[in-house]
Amino acid sequence: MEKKPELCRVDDALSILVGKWKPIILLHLLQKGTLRFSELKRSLPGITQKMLTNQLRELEEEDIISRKVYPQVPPKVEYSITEYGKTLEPILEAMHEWGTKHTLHKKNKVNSKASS
Amino acid sequence: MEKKPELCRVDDALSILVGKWKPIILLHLLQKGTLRFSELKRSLPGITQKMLTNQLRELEEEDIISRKVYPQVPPKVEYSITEYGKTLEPILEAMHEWGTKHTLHKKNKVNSKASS
DNA sequence: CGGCATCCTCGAAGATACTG
DNA sequence: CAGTATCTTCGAGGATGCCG
Repeated sequence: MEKKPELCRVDDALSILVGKWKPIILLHLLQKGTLRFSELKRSLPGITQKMLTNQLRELEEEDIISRKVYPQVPPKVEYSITEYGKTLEPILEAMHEWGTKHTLHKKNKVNSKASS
Repeated sequence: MEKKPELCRVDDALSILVGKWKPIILLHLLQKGTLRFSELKRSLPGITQKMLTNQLRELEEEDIISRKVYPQVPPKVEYSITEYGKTLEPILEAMHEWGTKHTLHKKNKVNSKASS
């Protein structure tokens, strides 16, 4: 089940953006630049430590974010977007914009049906 | 960029693009304009009828594609991108481009590791 | 030809508890 | 504080068969 290479590169981008929490993690990091694990967790109501760790590890694996450990007690770990990770910003931006319009689009559809 | 994460609509766009076959279906329809069910199926090696039907229905539900049934025997159904659906093209293209670069990025990473 | 109805698999996501 | 280590749930995706 292999698809035309020219066509399916989209899936690579998606595979990186598609974790339940990845987009919002990236948006937070893009906004703030650098965040500690606990700050990130506080910013994401409902996420578990395990999920946050997972998603961060996967993003780190792809060089989207970098992880800096301060060898001290109590532990301190900071996460930040890499230069490479910033290249994803246009996509996130485009999706955000589209998502916003889509919300309106759906609303209009409902309204036009209701008024018929 | 001073967006409130709570208002972030990125997930809406993702929820539409994230089906295992949706992006490639959309790319095919963007290229060809209109395709029959069987043509689409032939273009997607490995997809099952059920999945193709599912993905098409979901895209139709969001007004991304339109479905035209010709009442004849044997049945004929054509799918095409809606004008609205075309607004997704920039995102798909951005992802495709990024995905291509990302493949190179990963390759470089491997090479630099191998040469150390 | 273009579906729909079933059943099943398998991995992502979640809950919970423990630790350096 | 910032993680591992397990166990469980849940649903997307897949295989197969029947139908107008």
